Amino acid sequence: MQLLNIRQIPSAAGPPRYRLMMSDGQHSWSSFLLATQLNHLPEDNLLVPNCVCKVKKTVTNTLSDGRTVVIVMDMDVLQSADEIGGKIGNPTPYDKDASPSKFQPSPMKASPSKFQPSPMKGSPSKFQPSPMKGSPSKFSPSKFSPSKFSPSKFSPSKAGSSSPDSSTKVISIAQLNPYQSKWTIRARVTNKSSIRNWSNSKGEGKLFSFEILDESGEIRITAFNKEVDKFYTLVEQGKVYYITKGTLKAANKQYTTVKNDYEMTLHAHSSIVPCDDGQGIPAVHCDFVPIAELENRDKDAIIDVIGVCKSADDVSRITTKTSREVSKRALNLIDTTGKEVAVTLWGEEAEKFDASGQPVVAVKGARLSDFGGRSLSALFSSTVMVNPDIPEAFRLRAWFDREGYAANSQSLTETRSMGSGARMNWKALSDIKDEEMGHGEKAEYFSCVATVVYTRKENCLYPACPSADCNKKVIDQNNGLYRCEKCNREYPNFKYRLLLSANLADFGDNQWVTFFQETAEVLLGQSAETLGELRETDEAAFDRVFQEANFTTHIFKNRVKLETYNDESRVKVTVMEVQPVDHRDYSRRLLSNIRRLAR
DNA sequence: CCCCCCCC
Repeated sequence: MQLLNIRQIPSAAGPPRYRLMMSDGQHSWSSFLLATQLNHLPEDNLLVPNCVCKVKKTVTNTLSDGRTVVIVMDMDVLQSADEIGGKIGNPTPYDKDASPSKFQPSPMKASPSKFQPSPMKGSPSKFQPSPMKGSPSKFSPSKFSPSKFSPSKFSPSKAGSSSPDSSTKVISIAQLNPYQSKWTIRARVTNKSSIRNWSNSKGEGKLFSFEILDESGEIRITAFNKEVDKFYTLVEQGKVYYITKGTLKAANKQYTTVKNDYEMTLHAHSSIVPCDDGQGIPAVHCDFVPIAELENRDKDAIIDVIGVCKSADDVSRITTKTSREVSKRALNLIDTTGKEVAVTLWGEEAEKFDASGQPVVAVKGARLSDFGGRSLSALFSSTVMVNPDIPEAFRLRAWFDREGYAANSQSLTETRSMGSGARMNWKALSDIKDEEMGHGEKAEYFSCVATVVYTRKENCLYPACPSADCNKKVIDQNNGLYRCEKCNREYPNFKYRLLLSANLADFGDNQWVTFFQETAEVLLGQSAETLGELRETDEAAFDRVFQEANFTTHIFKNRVKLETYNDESRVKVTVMEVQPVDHRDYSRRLLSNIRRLAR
């Protein structure tokens, strides 16, 4: 169609609304309204009179006075106004009463009253195709038989304040839009949140949200305050409901992974009615990734996983970076690949989880983390299902009870309690030379158990730039100021940083290594700041710190790399982590060495 | 009208 005219209509609130006069070359008609998500078209001067458009999606509303408005939901501008240069043909104003045949190709659509069948009346015509589309709805009566909306199963008396006359056609989730309010959808609850309270400058309140699914798509629904009281217990995960009179608004994609441009808010007149017959409404679909396969997936991937909960941590409380307290609990899931992975649950989900009986646990939409190698975290958008009623769960149960329970499985997730043993690259210090470690292009990492035999306390502290992320050594200007060459600034103060050389020894060799700030603080058991103070005020105490660190034994995780300065190469070993030795780490390391010697 | 996805 060709756009003949466009004007902004007065609107009290919200974004501007544009009314369009369109022409098909024979007729013109001015009761088109642009959906607000297309406002960029006129605002970018793309939709200007004379341009030719492909109208791709519309909805038709009949106003209370009987007038018809067509809302343009999606359109492309095919040819610009400049390209066209003028009005095409000589269209006359369209009068729908004068030429009914034009827009009513099918006898099905003969009378407007038939377009608004009520489910209570058992009318077969559930889905009203848009007249502008001129094509039948993809929802054929055969697919959605009237019996599924039988009066006995959908009682108007339950539908809030709505009278049978205002009852609405059952449409699919994909057809929901902010421009039509008389509809009913029938969908399954796939994810229900707990009740959450909020308090901010705009006020406070409570809310919960849930996601629903039908064969056409999904949408998120939120209930606030009174609607929480009204609907929270009614809405159950996995069940099918008729829902009417929610308010549609554009979804903020920033906050949701639900695939819908809109989201729904419930209000005083909304109704949610259980539907006993969920036939034809899909259940939650999961694409389970075998646990062993998680090793090959990218960090932050959102995946579905299922496994037997072989063990679970006790629930614990942690404090987040933003000082919020939250409960967490990690589960260890195992599947038939023989691999395990840790999955962390949060909040109420962590508190209420019952690991007794080693249930099958499925998590839809967990996020893959690289913590401890590979681990998973449940998100607010995740669905955790305990002993779900699905074939995968039955298979896993049978496998675990028959043989899986005894499997000598390995976890993809290293934890503190296992001493990070599974994927440690244990070495003896002599291996550094024997295996020419770090001679390749990339640095190598290894772990060892070793004893500190010497620490070079001289020059272990240096005055560093006091600005937050700059650790550059400052130059004493001898006038009370310290100059940082990196920041190109002078400061009245500095902070102490540690750069400690030490010699480590084990049963076969010794090795000079470097500890930077954090690892040196762990080794010495003192902060750089304290050490700086001690050195200035109490040299004996300063010396004692080093004496106490001497001849202590730890697990050291190290980085090794061959470095070359002016034709001279030497292997540089940097300590990345200092950990206490426990007997399991020690045995593991011994075993690793024994196996290696046996080869 | 919320919008938090965290911790080791």
